Amino acid sequence: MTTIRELSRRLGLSVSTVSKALNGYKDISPETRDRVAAVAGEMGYHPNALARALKTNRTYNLGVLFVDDDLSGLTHNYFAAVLDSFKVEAERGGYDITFINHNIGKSRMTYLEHCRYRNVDGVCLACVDFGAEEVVQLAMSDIPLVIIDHLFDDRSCILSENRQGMEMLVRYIHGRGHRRIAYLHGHRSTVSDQRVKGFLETMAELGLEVPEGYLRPSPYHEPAAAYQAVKRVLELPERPDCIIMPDDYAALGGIEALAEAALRIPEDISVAGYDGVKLIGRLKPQLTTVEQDTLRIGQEAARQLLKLIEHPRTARAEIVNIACRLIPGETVRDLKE
Amino acid sequence: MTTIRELSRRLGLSVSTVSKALNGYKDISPETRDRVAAVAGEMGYHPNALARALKTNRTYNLGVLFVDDDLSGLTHNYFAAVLDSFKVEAERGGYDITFINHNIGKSRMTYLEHCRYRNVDGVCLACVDFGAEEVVQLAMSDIPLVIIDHLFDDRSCILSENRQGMEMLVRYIHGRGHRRIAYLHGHRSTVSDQRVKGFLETMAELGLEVPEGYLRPSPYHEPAAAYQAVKRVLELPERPDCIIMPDDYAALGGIEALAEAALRIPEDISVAGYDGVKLIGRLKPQLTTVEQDTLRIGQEAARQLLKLIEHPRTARAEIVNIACRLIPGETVRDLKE
DNA sequence: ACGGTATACGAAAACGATTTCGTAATGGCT
DNA sequence: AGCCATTACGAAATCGTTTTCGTATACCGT
Repeated sequence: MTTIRELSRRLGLSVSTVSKALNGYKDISPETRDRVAAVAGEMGYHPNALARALKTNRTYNLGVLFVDDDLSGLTHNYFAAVLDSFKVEAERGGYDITFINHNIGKSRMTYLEHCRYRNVDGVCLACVDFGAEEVVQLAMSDIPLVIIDHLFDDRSCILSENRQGMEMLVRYIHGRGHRRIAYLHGHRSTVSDQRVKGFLETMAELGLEVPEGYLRPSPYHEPAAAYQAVKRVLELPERPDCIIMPDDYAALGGIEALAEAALRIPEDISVAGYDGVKLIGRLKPQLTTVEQDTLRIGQEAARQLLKLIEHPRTARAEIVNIACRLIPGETVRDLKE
Repeated sequence: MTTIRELSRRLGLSVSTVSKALNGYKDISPETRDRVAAVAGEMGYHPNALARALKTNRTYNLGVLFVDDDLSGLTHNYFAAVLDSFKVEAERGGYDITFINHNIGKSRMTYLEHCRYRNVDGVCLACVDFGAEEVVQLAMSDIPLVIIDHLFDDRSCILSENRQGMEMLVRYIHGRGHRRIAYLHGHRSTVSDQRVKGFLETMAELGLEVPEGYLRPSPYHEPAAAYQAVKRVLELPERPDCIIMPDDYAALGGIEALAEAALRIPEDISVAGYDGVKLIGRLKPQLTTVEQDTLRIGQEAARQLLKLIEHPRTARAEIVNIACRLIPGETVRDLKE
């Protein structure tokens, strides 16, 4: 590693002068500035991030925290897509990203402690459980922060329009002639609350009833649970003619249960998912679902966060809503034909 | 942030003594050691990672580099699963992970420069294109390194047994009575080479011919390409009775082409994938495929890397083979029935 | 009583940068 | 000629640690 000292020696200048030349201070003559730049490039000099960060309190590192359980966050399609987009935008701004955890190897620490320990410039909280004390502690700290899919006082939040998405979906299903619509909502969270709200309100607006047992919980991303839940729903006195699954992935389990009951989709019963997972969109029959704009969610999260970091005086917390899109698919039958 | 200096003041000890007490030096009396530990805990003190790293040259940070193209690495199922496992094991050892890139925001740098800039303790190269000069430069550097799915001189490598996996698959297909087997192999890489080798050798051992056009490239993870490739294969004078797709995901495109040709799976034609993507395993009919042990691959990669980092004298580069597993599924018909 | 060891601690120099402040040289103005 | 700005640079402190080396104290044996 070539250090700034070697560079200064080679140039016959002091360390301070070289540093200032590199950082665009204006009390350096244009000639030396150029000379420094030239030799620096030639020697492949890059300032040591650690030393610089120690002095400036800027690491150009962002912390990312997601899914509280250790149940494979990266293999979760929605989160992976959001993270990927977030990463691209962060890197564009010169930031690297690091995962926040409570390191088990050395001394265990809270999320907040980990952030301080690593001196991250900002944090992105995605898909995390705000029931956890540690998460709230972090969210209330003085670290620049952006939150995805959850509202928190005085914090920038990126919200996928879950209420509207669900409304769109229900109206679409209703428009195709369905009246008995069941909804397996995921475990409690801001996201679920919004979707359930959208479901109930829209059903009411449309003058549709939601019979006992038509609204039932079934955790996200768990096909096995959806499988069981669908079994239960099928035992109801009056079978729904359409079931909305917690998400696309869980839908696979639900669909399995329907197949076992010898119900054809969509001839005998209709089905819808949520998320718009690319892979599942390729299946036959193509799943009716609501696609979340993961690209914009991640991108907007990064932009908001960088804004907070780089303009701490002027930037204010902001709430950004990201629209979603209905994908009609083929699993909701048109009953009016 | 409470620093070691505040801690020392509070204790009435010198900074050096506190540091030594915390780091287990043995020229500190047991009583002060305990006292320091107590107050440190009480004040929530954690040493600043930057300052420590600057002095010790150990950041407890690992670099991860993957997929050279910016085509969404995290949304690639196989890689995401491997990374997830790598991350868990690394964190267990007290390491955080950071993605390596060539930052576009600030000055563009090579992968190697980025690693030096961030002072990572080690690097994991996963699923990268060794045709790229920068990657080779990094692989030849003096940084502790582990490589997944590629062989490189004097480097620790974790290899999924692609040759054997393909052999298993071909033998299974052959065992079910198939003779005309086509293989759409992914773009050139160590992985492809091994699989193609396994395919050709096994076909030869079984005394099976590989007619013109039966072995054809179609990039990984691209259903659209597989769709086209299958169309081509179907135009051949003699249609294969089984097609092995580049991977599970690409298989979806291939299957679509077969559906369009009104070919039923597996009644009219058989199909196999590769990878064992969880999500796809839930489809009907269940795809016949070879599951790669992503858990062990990531875990072993982390272990090897930590070994190299923590025992630089004694540890040697090692090659670890990870077995894979055939998943029979339902898409390869038994012709002997 | 005296030299020699342990024992337990502290002073100070790093690590590699940034940044404040001081200052030599230059030039312009009266 | 003398004064004042301005320009261009350097010395040194600093960020928060670790680590080497010194040293005061106590203890021990003779």
